[in-house]
Amino acid sequence: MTASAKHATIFDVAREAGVSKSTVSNVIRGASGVAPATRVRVLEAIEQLGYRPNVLARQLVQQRTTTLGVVVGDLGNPFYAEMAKQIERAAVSRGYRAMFCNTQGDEEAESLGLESLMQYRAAGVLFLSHPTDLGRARSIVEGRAPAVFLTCFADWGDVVAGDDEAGAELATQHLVELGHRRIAYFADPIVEDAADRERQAGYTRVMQRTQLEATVFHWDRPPGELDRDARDKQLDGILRNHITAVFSSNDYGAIELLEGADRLGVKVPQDLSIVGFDDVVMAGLARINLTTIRQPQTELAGMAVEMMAARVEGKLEGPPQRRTLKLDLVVRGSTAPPAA
Amino acid sequence: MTASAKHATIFDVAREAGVSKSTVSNVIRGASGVAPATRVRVLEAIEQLGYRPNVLARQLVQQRTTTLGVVVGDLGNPFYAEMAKQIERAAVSRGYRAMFCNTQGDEEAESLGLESLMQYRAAGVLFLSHPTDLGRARSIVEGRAPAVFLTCFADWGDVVAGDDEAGAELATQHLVELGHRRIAYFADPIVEDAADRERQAGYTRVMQRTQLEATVFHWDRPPGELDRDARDKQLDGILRNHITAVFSSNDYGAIELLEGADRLGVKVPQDLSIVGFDDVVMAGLARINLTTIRQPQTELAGMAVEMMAARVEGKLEGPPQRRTLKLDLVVRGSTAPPAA
DNA sequence: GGGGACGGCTGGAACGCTCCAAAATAGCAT
DNA sequence: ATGCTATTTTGGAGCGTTCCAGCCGTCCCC
Repeated sequence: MTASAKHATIFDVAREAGVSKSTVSNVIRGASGVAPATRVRVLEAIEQLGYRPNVLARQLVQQRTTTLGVVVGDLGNPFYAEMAKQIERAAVSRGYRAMFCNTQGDEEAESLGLESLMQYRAAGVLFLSHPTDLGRARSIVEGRAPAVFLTCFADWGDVVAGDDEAGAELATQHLVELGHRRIAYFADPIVEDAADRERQAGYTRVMQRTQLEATVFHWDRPPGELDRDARDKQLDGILRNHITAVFSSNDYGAIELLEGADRLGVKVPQDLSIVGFDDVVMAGLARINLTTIRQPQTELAGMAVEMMAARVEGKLEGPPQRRTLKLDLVVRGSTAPPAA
Repeated sequence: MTASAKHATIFDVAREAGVSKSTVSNVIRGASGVAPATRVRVLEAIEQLGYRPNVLARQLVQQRTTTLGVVVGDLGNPFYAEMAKQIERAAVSRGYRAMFCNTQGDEEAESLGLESLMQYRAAGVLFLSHPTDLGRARSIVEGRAPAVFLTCFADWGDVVAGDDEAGAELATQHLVELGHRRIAYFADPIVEDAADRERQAGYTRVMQRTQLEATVFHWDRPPGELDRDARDKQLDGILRNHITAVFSSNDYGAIELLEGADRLGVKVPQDLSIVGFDDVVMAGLARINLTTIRQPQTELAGMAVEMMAARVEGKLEGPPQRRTLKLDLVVRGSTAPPAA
């Protein structure tokens, strides 16, 4: 037996039902003006032959696809995984299909993936992570398919994101209200793009407003790897700086800090308060219990797909739009007033 | 400006380069028998026009696609997310593209997704989670595309999986060697399929071999939701049963047990040892530190895609094959000898 | 100088569908 | 019956490719 039997075509159905291919087409497209009796006959033939319309042929002649390209840096990262899932669900419920490209932060993989999406004539491209090579991405996509940036930013496409700056203000304000004065911002390299800038801006603004000294740490490690020694050394530096609270640009950085603190015997939150960003599932585990800023992933994904669909279907035209969602603070156990 | 400009076709390139469409086709397909000078001219025209071959048209005429359908229960679950990522990478590196269908354990979504994959003429279907409705899945896929079951099982397609039974034996043996006698098996409903059966079988075998009494708990909760009270009650029952060690069918169940234990004031591993299965990222966090059985995700995914490719390309024929990978025990901090 | 052989290039026929214009049929009042 | 309209049905062109058979020149050898 051959692995894949020959598929029945519209002609096979037509012959079986004793009508022309056009009538079959009319039936499967749900076009009006097909006599009820004929429709039934065609439907029976379809059932009988196990016929399934060939999407490729249809899309070829219609000159448009329902494929949504999704570019993501790391599908294995639970935050993006959840996002991807929500995107897939939203896409399917709108009659689209998602096609994911995992780039692993590699420029080559990114270009190849985008190139491939264009060859598939993707109806649009949704960036779930900031493109590694924005310019190249632009040259490949722009003019061919609308782009939507979700949780990241570029000026040549629509943007859907949480209000990172306001969220960061919330986080910093929370620490200030607890009585902390020496508060550091910790930039985790996983998020090195616009989101980080905005979060840092929110932090800085609150620090200025409250006349506190801003301290920013950048964590230089190759993406994907984590260097315990380097981190512990940095954490050590933070503590020697009399820092009593850290706001990390994302939950992963925060959790790594937490682990480092455990190792150094630093008590969280007694000796050090930590706030993350994103509210990944892990952050909610009782043993992690991280105070953080929640990203409404379902809403974000839904909105991004909605915008994409609107662009594709021509319901939304004109210059790039920006849509921002409010973020909330989730207070858990990693923050407390500083030790006296 | 329109969102997507008209794409150049092979004819546009032909005109620009002053050759026939066939020659252009020969160039892009890398066919032999094109004069070097001509090839250069065509390549220039392609560059000039920003031409990109239309995959849809190509696949239509070639009567085969390079699309690999992947059916997954919950893309948001980090274990599956990691698996999905590895599959995507393996697929791309072999010249295929993955198309994911998230079913959320819903029969309707599953059928629709498979139906859609067939309409896209997917070259093959890879099941990453056990189909909710195996029979229906079979009737949709079989005969149309080869199926590979990854980390799950069915008799009408190839299977690639870890050696669950041996892994479970390893886990149980580990507990026995630590001196535990009252060891329970805990079936988390996320995995309710063949994998669970094999893991349970491995557990049972070791218990019989060592002449210990097997105790199996089934956790009845609606998929996706978790009912703290019910779990805590069950955990309470476990403890009242003088159980000193639990082997959970997967890490998520194990972590939830861990949290329940924390809440009930039960010390892990002093009062209760816990072993999981899968070695998800979370399990390795210092604060979770779960002893578990590692699944070699990269190898599993690579092997599954390899088998799929072999089937699609006709290099592998005949009855379904089964390929099994060895699993390793990862000893962390959630297991210890029982209290005296 | 005639006849292959061969490299390089080309036109045409698919592939399976949509959609339009036109044909066929049915319905109905005169 | 007859004409006229409304409803159904149909053939054909086209979507952008691939791939095959064949065409055209050149070159070489006898």
